[in-house]
Amino acid sequence: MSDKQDPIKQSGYIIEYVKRETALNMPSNHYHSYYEIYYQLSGERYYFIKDRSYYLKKGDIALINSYELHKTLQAGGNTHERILIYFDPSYLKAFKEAVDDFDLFQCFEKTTPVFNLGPKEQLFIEKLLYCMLEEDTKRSEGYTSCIKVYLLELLIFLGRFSPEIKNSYLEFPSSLHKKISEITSYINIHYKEDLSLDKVANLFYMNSYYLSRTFNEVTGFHFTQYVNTVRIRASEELLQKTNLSILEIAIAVGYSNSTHFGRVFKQLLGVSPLQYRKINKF
DNA sequence: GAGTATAGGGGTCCAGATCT
DNA sequence: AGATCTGGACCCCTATACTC
Repeated sequence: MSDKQDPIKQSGYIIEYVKRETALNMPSNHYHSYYEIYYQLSGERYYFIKDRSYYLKKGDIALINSYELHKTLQAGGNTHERILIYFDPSYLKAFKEAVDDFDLFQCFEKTTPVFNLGPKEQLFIEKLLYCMLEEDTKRSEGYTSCIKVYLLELLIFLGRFSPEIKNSYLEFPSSLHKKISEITSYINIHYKEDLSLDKVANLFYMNSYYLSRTFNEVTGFHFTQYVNTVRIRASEELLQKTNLSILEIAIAVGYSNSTHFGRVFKQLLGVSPLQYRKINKF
């Protein structure tokens, strides 16, 4: 997605109310450079984040760090409502420089990215979110500053609140979720090695067909899709921060040749590795 | 929960084109 | 000239429907 087409690059943020499975005006990537705040208003969803899935119900909030792998999945009934905020790390730059006694983004670094808010906190958060939605819809004079102030208040609240997280979210919905989580953790560590479905299935004493199916059910990703996404995310960093050749980077992230690496890269990000490097090199 | 069959897609290799 | 990208061909792996 080019900057001209990317609404977050243009305005610095997106806030949207979503009911059921309406099409989202959001990045299609399963990771992005933006921070994401996901608040569940009603219904239930599974949210796969980094290496495990979380069960979200009313009053739950998920905080997605930049470049964190994530995907929502259906859980139970179809109807659900949520409010989503995406914002670029530079969006609150002026505030971040002015606020010297508090790390505004600390809520994205907690042990668990999901936690439940009590009734009092839910009221507070929902009021803030609806104010932001209203400002974004009406777009009266000064609305951008207003939204920034609301977001600032939200981040400080979440930063203060998160240390009191209950560990109920560290429990797995089922033993299968636990096993798939172990497998995704393994992939996150060993993505540089040769990773086939069979090899991983054998390693975790599972039938490969069964793993293929359950992996998709739990994570929302197909096995190879997940491995490729982890690898391409790693390659982005190498393209930005090193002078390694495309072939060296392909090998470094687990591909045996640059042809296949280039294809997967373009499939996921829309540009070739070299073009990406030109645009994003630090 | 687990196994089987199979169509389709992914991965690999190579050659030629294009870019730097 | 070397690095990178693209396209084609082929083989095998993966996803999935079906079944027990």
